[in-house]
Amino acid sequence: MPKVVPEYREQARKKILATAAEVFAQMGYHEATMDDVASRIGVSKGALYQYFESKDALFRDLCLANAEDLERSLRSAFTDADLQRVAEEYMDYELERHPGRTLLMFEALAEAPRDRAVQGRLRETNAAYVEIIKRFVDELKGQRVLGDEVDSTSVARVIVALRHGVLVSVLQGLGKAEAKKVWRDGLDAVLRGLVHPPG
Amino acid sequence: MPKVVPEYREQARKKILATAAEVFAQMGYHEATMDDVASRIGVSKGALYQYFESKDALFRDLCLANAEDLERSLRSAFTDADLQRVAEEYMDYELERHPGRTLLMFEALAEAPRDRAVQGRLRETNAAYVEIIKRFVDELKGQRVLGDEVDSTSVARVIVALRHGVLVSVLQGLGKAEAKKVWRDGLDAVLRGLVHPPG
Amino acid sequence: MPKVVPEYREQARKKILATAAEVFAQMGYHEATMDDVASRIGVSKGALYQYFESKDALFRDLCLANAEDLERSLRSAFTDADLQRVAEEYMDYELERHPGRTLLMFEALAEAPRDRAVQGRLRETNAAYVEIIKRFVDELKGQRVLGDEVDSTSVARVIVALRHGVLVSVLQGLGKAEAKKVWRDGLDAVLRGLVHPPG
Amino acid sequence: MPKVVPEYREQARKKILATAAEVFAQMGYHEATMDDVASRIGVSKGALYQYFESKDALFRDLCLANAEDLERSLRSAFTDADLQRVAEEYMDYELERHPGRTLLMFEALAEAPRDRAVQGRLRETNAAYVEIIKRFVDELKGQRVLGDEVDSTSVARVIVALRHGVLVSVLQGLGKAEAKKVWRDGLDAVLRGLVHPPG
DNA sequence: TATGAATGAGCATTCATTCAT
DNA sequence: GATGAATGAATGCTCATTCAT
Repeated sequence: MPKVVPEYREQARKKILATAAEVFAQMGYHEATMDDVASRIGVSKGALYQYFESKDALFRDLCLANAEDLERSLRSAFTDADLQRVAEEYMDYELERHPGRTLLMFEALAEAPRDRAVQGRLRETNAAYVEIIKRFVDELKGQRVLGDEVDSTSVARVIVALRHGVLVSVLQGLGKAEAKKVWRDGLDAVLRGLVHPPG
Repeated sequence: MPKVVPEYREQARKKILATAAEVFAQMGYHEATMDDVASRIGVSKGALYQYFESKDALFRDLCLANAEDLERSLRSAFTDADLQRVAEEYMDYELERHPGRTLLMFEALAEAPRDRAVQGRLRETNAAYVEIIKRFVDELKGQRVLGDEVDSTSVARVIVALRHGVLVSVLQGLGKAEAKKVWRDGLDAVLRGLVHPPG
Repeated sequence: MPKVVPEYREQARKKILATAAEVFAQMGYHEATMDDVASRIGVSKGALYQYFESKDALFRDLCLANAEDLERSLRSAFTDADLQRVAEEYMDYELERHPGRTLLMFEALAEAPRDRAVQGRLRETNAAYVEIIKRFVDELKGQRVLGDEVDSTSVARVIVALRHGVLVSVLQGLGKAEAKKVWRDGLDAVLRGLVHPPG
Repeated sequence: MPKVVPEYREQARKKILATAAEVFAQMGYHEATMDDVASRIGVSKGALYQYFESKDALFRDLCLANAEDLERSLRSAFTDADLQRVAEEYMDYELERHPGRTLLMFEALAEAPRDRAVQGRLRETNAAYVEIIKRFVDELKGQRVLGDEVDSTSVARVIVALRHGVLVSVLQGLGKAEAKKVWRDGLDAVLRGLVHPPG
């Protein structure tokens, strides 16, 4: 890590956050030690405390960053008009490129009931997910792909739940190919049941 | 805890398992100490070790028992003919009566990638879930509620994923009422998209 | 273990002592648990406490019995007139038949400085050894094999020390054959340097 | 304990080793706790673990260091030409100045059968002892003090065994003065039986 | 700022011993 | 007498956190 630069602190923080994400995802938050994180960066344990108050704070910040990241990727994914394609690409991304991130989400989830900050952020994140999907659904409504009577928030919540559930299924051992099919089928059902309702 | 009874050991084991489930669900596996579990029962720490080799083993056995329990309640719920009603009652049960159990599931989920036994059991459990729902769907097909072309395994997987996702949503702060609606809507979509197949 | 017999207690004690000797010799006093001893006999842990006040007391009694045993075998060995032959047979016995016993002696030795009773017994035992050998040497003097000027106590002490040292050497990895040679050579030196003093 | 010095770690290790030697010798390896060692140094328990992986590792390293130490003092003692004098001074040193060391040797001896590393080192140490004495005996042969037919390895082994045995005798309660006499007599016998062979 | 030695509270685990049956 | 469940004190070890350099 170079020194003296002004934005150096921010760089260092990010480096730590990124490494901690790796380490916590691989070893688990409780199993991983501050030393594990530090030595992976090639830095002394004490250095971490110059950027984060505690292991807990590091984890919290990590969850926040992770949530923002997730939110961002969701947001950038759901911009196109073709929900099916968009959703599929999104799940590809989620499953192939960031396996550890899901795990981290569950570490956080397990911690949440005992950590207000994480809890709050989780709630916000989930709301943001729903909002993103909702906007997408609204757009589809605007394009007359979906009927006006569709409750876009409800649909969005189902889709978000489906997303969570698929990821859980993968953690429980469902193969990635099958997981993608579940995701596809689920979306399909939700949309087929909504698109051009019979009559 | 009385003594000398032959099935006493089994009783004691169950008592410990039940208490540990409470304690771990409330405090979290890592935060809870063996002392917490022991004193909640009103027993000395050492006593626990006569029934479980280690805290880890206790947790593992707990996860297994929990999984069996979950499987059992799912199985006993999905016997009636009316999936909608059945599913709703099941989710009521899941959300109202056993809040800690869900948490425990996520503790286990977070631990799973580092514990083969838990991992294996999780996989089996998930497969069992799918199987239970699948049989239900097959029955609906037999009753001509669903068409023959429906892939019951796929449908079952979607429903199971939906269940997981709803529970995750709740952990993320979604209200129970909303969660139930998500579950209802999701099932509805899956079945509406399947029932009365167009034509 | 049969019951009701009057000398039963004594039998039981002996059984425990014998088993404890085995177990302690194999596993070491500190590593071995009362359970190890009990289950080797096929008896419950609690039963041991009907015969011995504590693990420590058991060990102490064991050391005493062991010392007596050692003394007895030494005594029965050193009766013949041929010291060389007698000594050799004795070492054979010591090395071949009772390897664990030596170990036990060192467990005791290590414990001795902190246990008066063991310490006392060790001292007595050593004195007894010296006495036995001394009597033997005196006999040889009576037979004019050794000169009158020989200090039989000193000789006896050297021989006893040699015995100890040979056993230590074996524990340190010296082969049994070599150990026997050391014993033979040592005795030889002691006697050659004493028998028929030059002139 | 000062800091930042480069060889500081080595110093600290030595300090711990030295203190542990004292504590283990006084209290016994099993009785002594890591806290005992730490607080004797005036350091926290945790500090010890920065230098030694475990109590066991500490003991092992201690045995090795002790063995080296013993070897060194033996080596530096047996350099002069007068074996009798040299041996006597050596035993003085052994008995007067390092009483705990002998004890430690027996702790190790009792542990050896269950610890390969200690076992190996013990074997090596014994071999080294024999080698040192052997060289000495060879020198005496070169000086025509001993005849060529003398098997110096055998003689060395006897002397080493005698050394061990004398120390055991002391642990068993033999007075130091008597012990020295045994050592002197034993050596005397070995040499008188070898020096100037009759004829 | 970075370092890493030291801290010290915390916890899992063991096991000799007890005692109700 | 025997049993073995329960006890509870003891202890090895970990690791987040601090702080002198």
